[in-house]
Amino acid sequence: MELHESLKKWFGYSEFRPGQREIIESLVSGQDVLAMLPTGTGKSICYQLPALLSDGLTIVVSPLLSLMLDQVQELKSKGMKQVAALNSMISKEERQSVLTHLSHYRLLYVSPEMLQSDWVLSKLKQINVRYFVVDEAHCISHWGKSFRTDYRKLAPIKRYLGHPPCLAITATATEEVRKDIKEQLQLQDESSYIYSVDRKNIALHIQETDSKETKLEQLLDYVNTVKGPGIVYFQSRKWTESAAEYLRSQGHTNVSFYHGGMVQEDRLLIQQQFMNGQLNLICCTSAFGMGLNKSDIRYVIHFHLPLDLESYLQEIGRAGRDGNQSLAILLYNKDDLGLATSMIQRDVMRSDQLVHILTALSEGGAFSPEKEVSIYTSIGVSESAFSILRYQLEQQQFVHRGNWKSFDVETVYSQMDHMLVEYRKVVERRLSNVYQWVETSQCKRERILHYFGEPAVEKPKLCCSSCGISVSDFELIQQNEDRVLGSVTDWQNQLNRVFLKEVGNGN
DNA sequence: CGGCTCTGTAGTACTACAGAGCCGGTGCGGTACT
Repeated sequence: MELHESLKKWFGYSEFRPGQREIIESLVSGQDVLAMLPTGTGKSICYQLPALLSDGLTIVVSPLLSLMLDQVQELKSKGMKQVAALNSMISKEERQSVLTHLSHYRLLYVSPEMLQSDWVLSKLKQINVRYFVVDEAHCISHWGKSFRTDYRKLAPIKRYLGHPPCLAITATATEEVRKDIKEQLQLQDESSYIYSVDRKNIALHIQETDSKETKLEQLLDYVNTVKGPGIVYFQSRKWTESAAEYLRSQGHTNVSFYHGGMVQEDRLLIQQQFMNGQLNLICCTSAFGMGLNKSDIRYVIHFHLPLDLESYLQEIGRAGRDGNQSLAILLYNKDDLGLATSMIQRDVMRSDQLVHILTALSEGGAFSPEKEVSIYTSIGVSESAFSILRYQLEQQQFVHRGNWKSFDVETVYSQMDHMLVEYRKVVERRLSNVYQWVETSQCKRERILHYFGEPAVEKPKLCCSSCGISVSDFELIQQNEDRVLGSVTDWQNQLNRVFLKEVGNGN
């Protein structure tokens, strides 16, 4: 069978993992596909293989520059040369070269923003676009609705490129998000392959603490007793730095921090060191982890309350991809809700701010990006909050690129205010779901699966704090696994250090 | 919510401290061209 042979030839696997074959076959037959596969089950093969077997170009919309870089490097290392990424990391000359030789490529990774360029689109229009893929498709719904609205402008592009078969693929999407993805991409008669988000080898532990200090002590305690590698998520950049410093002062030398405020080189370095085992623990914000291809992460700790359950599941899903027992710990303190609430509220502007901005824009004319920025920053509106509004105004044809039509403030105000009220309700509901989940005495696994529209499942032995697990159970299992796997793990770690390469198969 | 910075004022006449107010997270591209 051709697919099998190609799988072996290009990726070195003799068997498909669950879901891969079905997804590939549907896509190759020309259907649109919506796929949800758990993290670490080889999602990228689902489009890389069809792309390599096709006679045209596959466009892959990818959320991060580093992710594109990784994937291109990985494919090139496997001998696939017809692969490129088109983004701001490459020079203007390189970009030009890629665009003038598009027909030489099988796979082109792009950001949604890059697809807004007329130049890029006109070049893509001239060639045969075989498949249109949106990787990490939940971004359409999450980031697309706030600070990256270009994620919600993909359907017209797909149409412009002649409606190539479309694959939207993600690891975590509720029914509501999946519906949104379908609408946004205007998928037609699509095949859906939805697999459970349940990860049985990750035990869910939630622990309430009474203060910031005890939380920090608790964190140290876990880091001391549970064997890593591990990730600790925080809600602020400052916290990642001070916690890393604290842990280092307590004798954990191979700890570092990671957040979006760091320069790209440092971010790549830290990630690389974590991959290679030179770092054992990363204190980070939500900037860390997407596309992280490391199979032996043993625990993920949340030091602050996550803002929604999808993000939470994404983040804990980075643990245990090797199938070994892993642990997700959420340290929670009543004060955290205040921080979380304020963070989501800052994404939504107040009515007086809305009036101010609409008034400033209502005369119409050409506004430079700098001018727009100065309008909203002068009254303390975040970029994210502004982009939500701008997107709506764009949808209603009040603005195209930087050119604004004049409009009546009062009329537009009532529409936009209504829209913002609805948006606020949505984000508040998402946070309230997190809170209810944290507080419930019911099985955490069952409840989070319910949130994702999945029925109750057979519980693993180490299920969750409601079902009665303790971290000492986890330690015991770790020790037993070490006894069995000890020599293998050491040997793998040695190899990793020598080849600076992760052993294992991620996505 | 909590932590930081800014501002104002008392008294030490330039430092000290209180209270108000603000901010916290996720990322692309950037720019003209073709």
